[in-house]
Amino acid sequence: MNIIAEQPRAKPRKGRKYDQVLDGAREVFLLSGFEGASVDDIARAAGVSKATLYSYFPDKRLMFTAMAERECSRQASAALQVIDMTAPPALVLRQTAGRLIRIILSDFSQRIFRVCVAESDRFPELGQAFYDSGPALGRARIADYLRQAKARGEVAIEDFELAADQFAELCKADLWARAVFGIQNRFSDEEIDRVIEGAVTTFLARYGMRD
Amino acid sequence: MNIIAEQPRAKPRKGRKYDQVLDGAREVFLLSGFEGASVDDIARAAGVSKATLYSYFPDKRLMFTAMAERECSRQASAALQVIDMTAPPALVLRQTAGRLIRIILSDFSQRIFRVCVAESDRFPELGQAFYDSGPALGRARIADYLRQAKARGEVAIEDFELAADQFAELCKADLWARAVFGIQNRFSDEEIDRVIEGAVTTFLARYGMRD
DNA sequence: TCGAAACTGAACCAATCGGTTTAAACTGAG
DNA sequence: CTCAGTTTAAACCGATTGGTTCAGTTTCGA
Repeated sequence: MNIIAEQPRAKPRKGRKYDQVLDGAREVFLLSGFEGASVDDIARAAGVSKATLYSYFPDKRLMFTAMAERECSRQASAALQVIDMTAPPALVLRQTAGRLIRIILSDFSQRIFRVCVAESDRFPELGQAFYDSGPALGRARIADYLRQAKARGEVAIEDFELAADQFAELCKADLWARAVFGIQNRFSDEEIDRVIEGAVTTFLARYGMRD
Repeated sequence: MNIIAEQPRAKPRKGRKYDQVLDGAREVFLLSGFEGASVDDIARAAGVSKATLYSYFPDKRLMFTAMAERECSRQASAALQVIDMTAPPALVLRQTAGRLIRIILSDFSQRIFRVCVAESDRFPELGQAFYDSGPALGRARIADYLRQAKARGEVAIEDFELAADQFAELCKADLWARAVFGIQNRFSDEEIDRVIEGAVTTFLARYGMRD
């Protein structure tokens, strides 16, 4: 019906249910882990027959890695949050801390983290993929900003990577542990603000220029 | 043969192979997780028949929780490292950082952490047990020291729990992530010292008294 | 409207799972 | 030695696993 030529659709590979399958795989794998997930469950969750599943993926392992890769790259784009490279550190850090905490406390991040950690020796590439798309990427962004801030004389830093890692770690303080061990899953603004303020203040106490 | 009365031996419960069984359970569970571990594997690893296994534990789940509890309490005693409560912060922090890093980078801690995280929603008590025996216990110890240091006027801290958490987090910077995702498992003294010095310097920049 | 490709549901397979049973062998105190 | 309690190996159970097959239905571009 469309006069304009159909765009070739980036890699439908075989059929039209590819994403549907991966969605089902994500749901079950993130809930039960690799061994705990049964292929029948995945087919049911995907709303697809088992034969269709196996027409897309030769076996369960490849189903898992495909799903993990997709979720890691999604996480990567979520981590690519905009940083105003020209704003002063106190502002940028506070803002970045808030976003970072919101991410690491999210149900999604928790689940994919658990699976990646649990299966990282069954799937050696998996840990690397998560690391690259999450912590490493975030560190690079923060370090970039810190470099520019130093050029403006706003901070005094020698080891930018270490500083960026330290800031990210400061943002986790207790919150992350409580979440990942299932002790707490809702956090009040007060709890979060306490950690944010603590992280920013400590970080600037070390690296900030007294103005 | 012993004239002195036999001490009643704390809870041999049934037989003499209790520890042997738990050792086998640990080996397999920590390697493969709960679902990934087969009872036959555990029996083989324990050097014990499957019937014996089931004479100690009514099912696989209880076998797992018993093993997890034992390992958590072992971890707890490992965390109970001696802190010289009278020494100055720069010294104590450096020393504590070194020990803490050595612990969190150890193969044992990595494995039990993975299992606890992975199975913490299948076994809700598990996450709490790990948290209590590890992070929470360590924080309490550090906070205790910081309180005494403040009494001596060596540090300026209001929120001791937050400060302790921050210090512990600073010690992880990157090292821990690289280890837990299987990217790196041997760390040079230089890598570790860089993080230790960074943690101590940043922490004291915020909380230390200029003397 | 036609036909190939995609999809379905269910039956089916061998293997493995957690767990039980049994009859025989081992252990150690009295 | 005796005897009760432990331990053993192996056979066994029903359920579930990852994976295959196939005859039939749906989908959709030409």
